[in-house]
Amino acid sequence: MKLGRDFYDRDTRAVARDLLGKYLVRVWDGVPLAVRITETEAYIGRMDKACHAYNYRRTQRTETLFAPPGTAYIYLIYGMHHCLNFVTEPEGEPAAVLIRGAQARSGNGFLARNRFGKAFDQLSPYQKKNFLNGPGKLCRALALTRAENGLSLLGDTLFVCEDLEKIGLETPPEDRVPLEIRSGKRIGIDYAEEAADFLWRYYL
DNA sequence: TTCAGGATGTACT
DNA sequence: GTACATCCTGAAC
Repeated sequence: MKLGRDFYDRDTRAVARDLLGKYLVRVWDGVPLAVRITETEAYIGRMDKACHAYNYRRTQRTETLFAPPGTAYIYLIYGMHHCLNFVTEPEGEPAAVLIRGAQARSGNGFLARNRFGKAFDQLSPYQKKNFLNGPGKLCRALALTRAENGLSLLGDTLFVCEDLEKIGLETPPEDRVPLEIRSGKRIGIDYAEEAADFLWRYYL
């Protein structure tokens, strides 16, 4: 059950919350890489100084934020890392959910290769613990760059689904327990004045 | 486990 | 020219 346009065409904070526990699937080199989303943040241009498209600011970079809901917005940050977002709300409303963290569920070998250049079994405990707990790390592991900016999440190469059966896998029992959703201030946006205090970060 | 410092390129003023 | 929705390393504890 791939999430459709309607899922993304809602209030951004609701989408951010509802993405927790769901599976992000990236078909890379013919192989499905699947991760369970554990941390998200909402960004809403019409009212949020932390959003790249605050006050409907429209530039070459923010153009993707004005795309239809269910579009991937990927940008380069700090000169060397990429961040993956899902565009939300009706087309023309610049808003998105940043995917900040996840847990590996399938394709561990490829994820580890992309991220550290070695096999998953060769990773140190420290590397495993900090495998996908950051937006840049996630993009690195999933091989997502600006080349994928603007990609539709309704297609077959990058999408979100509720269970792993969709890609021929079993959903682990530990993923079936009720979600404990928390919220807090968003990370790394101290410059955003009053918006820095919005509790728009959601995590398990 | 925590912390400081550096890497790196682009978007925007 | 400045800031940035980050990550890694190495040193200190």
